[in-house]
Amino acid sequence: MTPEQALPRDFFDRPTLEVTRDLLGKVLCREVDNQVLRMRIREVEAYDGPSDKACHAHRGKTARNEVMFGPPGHWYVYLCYGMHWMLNAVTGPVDFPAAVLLRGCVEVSGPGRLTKALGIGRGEDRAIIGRSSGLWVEESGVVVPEAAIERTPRIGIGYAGKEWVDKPYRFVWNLKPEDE
DNA sequence: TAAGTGATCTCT
DNA sequence: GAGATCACTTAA
Repeated sequence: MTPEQALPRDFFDRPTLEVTRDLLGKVLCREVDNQVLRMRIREVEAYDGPSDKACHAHRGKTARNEVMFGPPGHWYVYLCYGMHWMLNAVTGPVDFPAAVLLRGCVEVSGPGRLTKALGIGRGEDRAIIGRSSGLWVEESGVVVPEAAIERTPRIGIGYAGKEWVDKPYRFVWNLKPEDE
């Protein structure tokens, strides 16, 4: 047996940028009908707190983003553009709204396609990140070297102020061809 | 490059 | 209740 182990809540109970960076190379796991799908996380974005104008929570708590204000280690899933589900992992302490958007994996790129491939939707919103919800993250044993991590501004948030649009909160794991 | 799509938020 | 907006994808 490989050391497959679901990441504990403590993993998400840290500064958002640390969690974001550390999620690269981890394994996103989805269990449906006794089948477990595993995909290596390749692209993530941080949405860090009420002052981050790109974060849904920067205008305060609403019915939709409420889960981000709760404890870490939960999923925040919402529908965007009427057809795409976005998958986020809630980080940080209670009352500090922050999350990491999972934008892509080695096997699937694009946040909307990722959730479609894994059959994620409304049912996973607010669920616990763990085997009990059928959607969790595992340690992979792979260490992503700093040199392989590219940091860029986030995608699709042009409405946020310039200060936030420019923040390099997007992390991409640049795979070598032999890793594919 | 533009349209599709519908929940959600911010006004009336 | 109405209108604008949106952390995207796909087909041209």
